[in-house]
Parts: sequence; structure tokens; C-alpha cells
Amino acid sequence: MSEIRPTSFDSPDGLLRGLNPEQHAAVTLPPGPALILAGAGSGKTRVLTTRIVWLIQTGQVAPGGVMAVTFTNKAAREMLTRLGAMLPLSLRQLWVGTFHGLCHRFLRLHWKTAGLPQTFQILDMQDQLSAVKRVLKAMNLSDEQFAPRKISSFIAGCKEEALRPGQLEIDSPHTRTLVDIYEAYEQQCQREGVVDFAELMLRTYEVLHAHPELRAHYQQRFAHVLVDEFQDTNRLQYAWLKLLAPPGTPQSVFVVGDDDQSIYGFRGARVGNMEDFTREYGVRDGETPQRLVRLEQNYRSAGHILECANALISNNTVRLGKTLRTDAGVGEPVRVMGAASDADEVRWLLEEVAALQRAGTALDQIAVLYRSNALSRGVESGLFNAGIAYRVYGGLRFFERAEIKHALAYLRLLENPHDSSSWLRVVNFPARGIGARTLEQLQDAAQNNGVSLYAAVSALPDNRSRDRLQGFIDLIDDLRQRASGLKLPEIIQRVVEGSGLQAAYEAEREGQERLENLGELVNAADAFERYEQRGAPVTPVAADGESGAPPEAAQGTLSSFLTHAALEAGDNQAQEGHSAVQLMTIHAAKGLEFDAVFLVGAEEGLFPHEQALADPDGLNEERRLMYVAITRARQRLSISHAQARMLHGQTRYNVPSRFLDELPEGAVKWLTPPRAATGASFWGRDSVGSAGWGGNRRAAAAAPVPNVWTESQASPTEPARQDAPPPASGTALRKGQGVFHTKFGEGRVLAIEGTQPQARVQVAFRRHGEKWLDQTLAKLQPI
DNA sequence: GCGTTTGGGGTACCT
DNA sequence: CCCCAAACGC
Repeated sequence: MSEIRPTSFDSPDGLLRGLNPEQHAAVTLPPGPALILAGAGSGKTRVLTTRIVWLIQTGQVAPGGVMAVTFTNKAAREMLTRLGAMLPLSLRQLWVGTFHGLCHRFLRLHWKTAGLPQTFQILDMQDQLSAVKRVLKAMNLSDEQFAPRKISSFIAGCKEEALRPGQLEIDSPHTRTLVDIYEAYEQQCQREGVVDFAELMLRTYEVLHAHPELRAHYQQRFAHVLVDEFQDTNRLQYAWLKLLAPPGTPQSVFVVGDDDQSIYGFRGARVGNMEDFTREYGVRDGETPQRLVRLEQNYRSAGHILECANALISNNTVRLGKTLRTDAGVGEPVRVMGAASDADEVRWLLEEVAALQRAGTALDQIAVLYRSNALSRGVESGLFNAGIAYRVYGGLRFFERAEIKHALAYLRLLENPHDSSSWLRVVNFPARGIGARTLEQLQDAAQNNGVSLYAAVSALPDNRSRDRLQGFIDLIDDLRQRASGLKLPEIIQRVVEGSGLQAAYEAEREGQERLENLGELVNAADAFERYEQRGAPVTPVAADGESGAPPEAAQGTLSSFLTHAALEAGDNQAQEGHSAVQLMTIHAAKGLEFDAVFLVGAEEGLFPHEQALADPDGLNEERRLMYVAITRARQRLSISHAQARMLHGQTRYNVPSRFLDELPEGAVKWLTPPRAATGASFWGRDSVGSAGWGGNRRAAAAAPVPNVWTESQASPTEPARQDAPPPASGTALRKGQGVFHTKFGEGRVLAIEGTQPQARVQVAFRRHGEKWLDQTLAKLQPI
């Protein structure tokens, strides 16, 4: 065992100082299995990292003997950062990463045993979808009857149950076809040397399963296996864990999770794994030492917020059970706001945000959460009009942008020309006169000969089409040759130029942004290369010095970078700097915390989402989602719902979410809209019966009600836009004229170009700066 | 082969 | 309402 070098902590005592008794007990558990039930905001990550440091510092394990698994790259990075600060070690020795990242690391080491080409590539979800489409085409199946998305999730679902096509039960002709598609898809992937996300896991599992000597090696090596967010593991991940560290061995399996925060059932997460773990690893209440540790001390939220969370989640019956507590005092009650319409909800939100801002709350400490992305739009436009900075999470991420995927496709072809997904993506982009007909022929040839598209070119008749395809092959070969010996950023620069991507985007009207993104890709590669040389474990290039697992491959820098791009799609917009209100789905908010949280759209049908109710555990999972939303808030939590809401182009009349009924009266303050005191009840002059807050709200659904608030007066945060007269046709604008724009608000005309009413008009907006607008499109209203 | 139009569909999106 | 994908026309 390697010696333990001195660390930044004089002694374990220093390391453990500041832990509460539960945390202390968890961190210092003697070897053996353990389940840490870590409530929201209970210091879960701290316990996990401190445990690792404690194990190493006290000489119980060498750094190489630790494996720590997380779900997201973000969590893995955070753990590494903390470990890096606490341990003066090369982090490369630690096997810390995501399930998929670690499996990938394993497969790069054991590619031969796994039956993969050394240069295998990873398919992301888009790639997988296009691969499925090709399979369907080759099998002459309509993608109406077999929706590619459905097929894709069917295949992923099978793999997560460790089921190969041969092991599936065929109970109908439809299932027969599904299984045939699955089988053809697998053959295609194998042919092309690519693996999807689920395959990384399953292939690793199968290799470990089929090779006892390899399994024994890793079991011996990893004396301590730690798993974060265990409630989100699927069947296969748990089975994988049991292979690596089976129950009844001297290995320590330390899993941390919160069954109340399991919100990924829709993609295979199995809360039941937690209960199975207690049974299979023999971890139960009332033992000494206590191997089932509950972290119930919450360091995040004020008392009333926690009361709401506890009360709500107690409605879920199948739980391991725990109750959060805090020393922070009760704080403010949770506020519930019923708005007449979605527009009113946003107006109220804007006033609240403005008030918080005046009271000194930083904007980035304010979050607006919603169940589904469709709800973000109204909030966004409201904030935009009010000139309040905001940031929306979700949406396209860096490595998912079309131009980036194109560049990566060329790079992947340099590594592995058989990668047909990449081939199809760029064979005719930029255009090279290779059309659908040619590619159809090529795909037929590939199908008939059972080879990749690249390999099928030589099987085509010698004609013009083939010449063009050959030209593409020559281009790739040429790029590959010229890339040899260059550094990564230079390779990418050359490929962007040599492939014609650069020229194509230069010619495109809106190509400027794409070119900038490609420039960013070169920068990212540069940063990646330098980071890697510093020895940070971005990439799994571990040289296994130990017997039993000889290094079968060291990954090149390009290859590592491609892996990085596939496994980590990148932030959607990492622009830090000025403070902004955070907008995101509840799913995206998991693990985050904010001083003030607004949960909008708390309505039946939206939350709980109607489509979630089909699943037997659907409502419970929705409730867990609500629990996650509530526990994001530190000091103030506001929940709102609207009676009328415009969604998907039509107005829906929703009743408040049933979850609101589950909040304890004493911890909640029901707000009425500011102007409801004008005589009419908020629900509108008895038109919906006596549906007050305590009443039979749900039964009172659907009757449209006069919009008390909107009709009274426009909110001060917004100019009276609905009430402004429509632009008189033929109204001539003049320089200096004040105008109103529905999106940019008030402004003043600076210049006019062309002849009205088809002129281009330059306007200086009060909140959004100067803009050129097309008069025919932008309905500018003179003020 | 390429660009525009029409029409379908819309829970959450980690790896 | 808004986005993406297939279908249509040049």
C-alpha cells in the first residue's frame, strides 16, 4: 500500500471538526456496507467527501482503492474539487466519476475483452435517434408505426434491465418487430464501432460478469465503493455495483441517497433499490454500529418551509422515512398566490422580484421554478419587459449545437471512419453533390454486405456518385494525415477549415454566430488539453499498474476530447458575471438552493402533470418533485397558480394543485391578489360558488371568471400595453417620436431609413438599448 | 439538390 | 403558441 503523505489537516480531528453527530457517525463508520439517508440540505456531499479523505488519512485505504460514483458530471467535478482541496494527491489515482464515465474508462482499458474496436465512439441521444432511423429504413418499417423516440427508449429500457434481444419474451407480432429492430440496431452499432450510453453500462456489466478473474481484480482493488444519489440508480447500475462489491465481502459499500428525492423514474431510476440495498446488504435500523444513518438536520431552509416539505412528503406511503429539522427558526410562512390568469401570475411575480431586489436580495439568489418548460415563456417575457436580468437553464447545450456536432463528426471520422452516424451528418455538409439517392444506394450496399457506409463505397458501381463519395473519403484521409503531429486545437482549426465548414458558414447569412461557436470549440480544446496535461482526471487514461488488468490502451488527446464532448454536453450558457434571476425546471434545480424560490403553475394537470398520472407511481413521483421544489428555498418560498392559463395556443382553466391542500395550515400564508379587495371575491362574485380556499375548489373547475385584477388596472411594472390603441394605419413616425414596442417597451425613434410605412426604424429603448426594426413587422405604437 | 412551406405535436433530460 | 421535421416545389 502506498504511504500516506501529510495533508492540509494536522489530524483526523481537524477534518471531523464541525460535523454534527449524525454526519460524524456516517463519516467514521468502520468498514462494511452503509446506507446514508441524506435529506435535502443535510450536508450529503460533505459527508461523502469527508469520508473519502478520512479513509485515506487514517491509512485505511490507498487513494487507488477508492471508487466514488455520481450521476452527473457536475457532481463528480464538485467532489473532485473538494477532494483536491483536502488531499495533496494526484487526483488521477482516484476513480471518481459518473457511472457512464467510469464504465467508459473501464471499456477503454478492456476494449479487446469487451469486443470493441479500440477507437469506439459514443453515441449521444441525437446520434442514437438517427441510428434508429437508419435501422428502420433498412428494415422498411414506417416510423409512424415505430416512432424512433419510442424505439430508442425501448432499447435503452431493455439495456437497463440487462436484457439482450435474445432474452426478451415475444408475446405479440409487434413485440417481435421491436425485438428485431433492437437486434438490427445492435448489429449496426457493432459494425460501426459505436456504443450508446446504456451500452457503456451494460457492456461493462457483461464483461465483469463473464470474466471472474477481472472481476476479482477489481473487487480486490476497490476496497471502498461510494455511491452518490443512490435513489436514482436503475436496475443495471445496482447490479453493476453488486458485481463490483458483492454483499458479504470485506469491501465497503457506502451509498448515500434520499428516497424522497427520486425524480427520475421516467428514465429508469428505481427507488426500490434503496430498500433492496437494506435487505441485500443487511443494513437495518437498531444495529450497532448503526449502518443506516439518517441525516435529518437541515442547514438550508427556514422552519415553515421544512414543515411544508415534511407534511407534503408524508403523503407518500412507501418511504424509508425521515423528518427534516432545523435550528434556524420558523422564518416566514410559505406564501401561496392564486392569480386569475397566467399574465396576472407573472405581474405579481415581477412585483415580488422587484420588492426582493429593493430589500437587497441578489438576483441570482432568486429562482423561478416550473414543472415543464412550456411555462418559462411567460415568465421570460415578463422579466424581459420589466428589464430584469434572467437566465434560463436548459435548452441547447454547447456540444449539442449543430455546428459543433458537425465539427465533431469530422473529428470522429478521423478516429473511426466507420462511424456511420457521423458519416451521414457531414458527408454532404457542406454540400458536395451527394444527395439522397446516392446515400440510399450506399445504405443498401452497406446493408447487403453487412458493413459500414465507409466500407460500402467500394461496393458501389463505378460512376459519378461513387467518385463523389470517394472524394469525401479522400478528404477525410487527407485531413487525418495533416492532423498527425499537431496539437488538438490546431487539429480542430485545420478540420474546420479543410472540411469546408468555415467557408460554408462564412457564406451563410446567419453564420456569424456559428463561426464564433466553432472558435469556442477551438478554445475549449485548448483548455481541455492544458487541463489534461496538468493531470486532472478529465479523461480516463488511467494506467493500471496492477496485475490482472494490464493497460490495453492509452487514449490519444483527440479521442479523449471526443469522449469529453459525448459524455459531457457542456453547460448551456455558462455566462457568469452580472447577477440574474434563475429560471429552470424543478428537475434542473435538484441539488441547488436559493434565498427565494417561486414555484409557478401549481395547478392540477400541470403539476401533478396529467401525463404522469398514468404511471402507478406517477403521483408519488410528482409529489417527490414537489418536495424537491420546496426544499430548494432557504428563506422565502412562494407558490402560485393561475385560474386561466394560455398553453399550447389555447386557454385552459385549471384548479389549484392538490399538493397545496397537503401543506399544513400553520406554515402557509394564503395571499389574495393585491386588488381583490375591490369588493369582488377573488374567485369572482360567486360565479363559481363559494369556492373559497377551504372550499370545494376542484369541483369548481372550469368556469371562466372575470379577470378582476387585470381589468382593474395595469401593473406598475409594465406600461399599459394591452390598453394602448392599435397603431393607426398610416401613422407616420418621426425622429424623436416616443414609441411603444410589445417586446422592448418604451423607446424613442433615432432614425428612419427608407419610405414609410415600409421603413427600417432605429429606436433607442429605455431598457433594451438601440435596435433597428422593420416597421412592417414590429408594430411600433406612437406614444 | 436545395430552400421554403406546411403540419404535427408538445413532462421531466441526467449520461 | 412555437418548434422541428417531412414534403413540396424550383
